[in-house]
Amino acid sequence: MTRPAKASSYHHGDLRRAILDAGEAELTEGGLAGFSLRRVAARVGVSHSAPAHHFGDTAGMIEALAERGFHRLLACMEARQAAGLQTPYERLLGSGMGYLDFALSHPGLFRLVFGRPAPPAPESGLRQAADAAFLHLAAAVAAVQGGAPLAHSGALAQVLACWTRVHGLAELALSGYIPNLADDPQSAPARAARDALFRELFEVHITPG
Amino acid sequence: MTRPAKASSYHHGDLRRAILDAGEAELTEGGLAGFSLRRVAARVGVSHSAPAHHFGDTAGMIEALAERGFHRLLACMEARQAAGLQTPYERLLGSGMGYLDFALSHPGLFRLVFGRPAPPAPESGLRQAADAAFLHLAAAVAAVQGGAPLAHSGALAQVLACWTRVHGLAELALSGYIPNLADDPQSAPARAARDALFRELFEVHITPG
DNA sequence: CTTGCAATCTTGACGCTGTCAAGTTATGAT
DNA sequence: ATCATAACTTGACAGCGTCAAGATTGCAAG
Repeated sequence: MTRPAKASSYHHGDLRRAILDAGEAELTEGGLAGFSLRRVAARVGVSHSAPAHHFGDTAGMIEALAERGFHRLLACMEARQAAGLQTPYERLLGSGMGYLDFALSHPGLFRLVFGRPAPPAPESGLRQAADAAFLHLAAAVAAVQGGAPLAHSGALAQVLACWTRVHGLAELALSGYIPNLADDPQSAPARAARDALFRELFEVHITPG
Repeated sequence: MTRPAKASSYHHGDLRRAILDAGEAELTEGGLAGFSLRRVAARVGVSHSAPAHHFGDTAGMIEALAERGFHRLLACMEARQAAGLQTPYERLLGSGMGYLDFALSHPGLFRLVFGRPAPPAPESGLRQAADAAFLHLAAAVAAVQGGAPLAHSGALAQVLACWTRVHGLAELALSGYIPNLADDPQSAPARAARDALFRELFEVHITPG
């Protein structure tokens, strides 16, 4: 049980969380390329090796940030799914729009989360966070089909189809390949345009003839 | 007119190309995260600042590698499209499979290419290489629909739908989120499994009811 | 042939980075 | 009150990108 917010010079009290907050801010400002443990430490106002003390090394801190990222992703999907209309299909689309919200409003964190190998350790917090996000999507797809999540073999393909579509759109939008989709991502009209394009691309069926 | 392959210690002769080759190899082995100009130089056997002399700085070298990447991507798509069956739809699927071939067999280069902002300068070689790859895809989609590339407004949506689907699958496969799709990507059975999954995900239509 | 110029590549230095070992300070249980 | 332990700092080291300056070579003009 760590006491929060002690004010003494030593024993910050909630330094781990403060460092993660600073790391997320650094990620937002400079992206993963220019990420530096020392700048994170300087932003919090602690010594240059305080981050390594809490996370082991750079990889450890990146992993902790990735776990946060999965939680934020899930929160974005749930928020938009709840705000969606009442049909399961509209709720599935809402989850996809939440996925896009997360990607466009936290580009650095999104790239950090998905630019690294999928978490393998079954009991790790990172893995659990990733699984929770995946299961959210699987449940949304299953609801459209009126069954339990991943009931039959074809169900996995349906989930993967949804996931790859929204993920591909998110990645290409982040890099600027989809015109006017990465500008001012928080604004209401930008979000509306994003939603409309996602719905259109999600439903398009390329006919073999 | 640069003379190729002079053997003197100074004036390597084709050092720019040699450095790019080494950079691509470093990318394959260590990914973009651990990329280092000094290791590239050491691999070629030249001084530590020779790369910067040719490319200005790290960003310049990354950009040159990205241009190479777009060319390789286009080559992969063309190779598989040509090997496809004769219907336009099968040729479109072939391009997508070539896209996946490139991503899975050059993970570092693929991530480098699409993990950076889309090239804005219209006359740059990088931009031209990117446009060529995009136009290849647009033409393949147009062929399915029996028209000229990007003839009507809905055509762009169709191209984006294809692009986001194959790109999302590539990204998620690279990170290991799609089971058994990133292992031994060069082997024939792996490629067959990849092709089958891509075809399935590409064609799946999520029904709103 | 040789002279001078420009391109090519090297050398050395600077500050910034991650990591590690050792030291300092506060916490909480005994 | 004491003391083990956790939290954090300090100092050092090698590797990194970048820049200025120097060394070497090819090439064209005279």
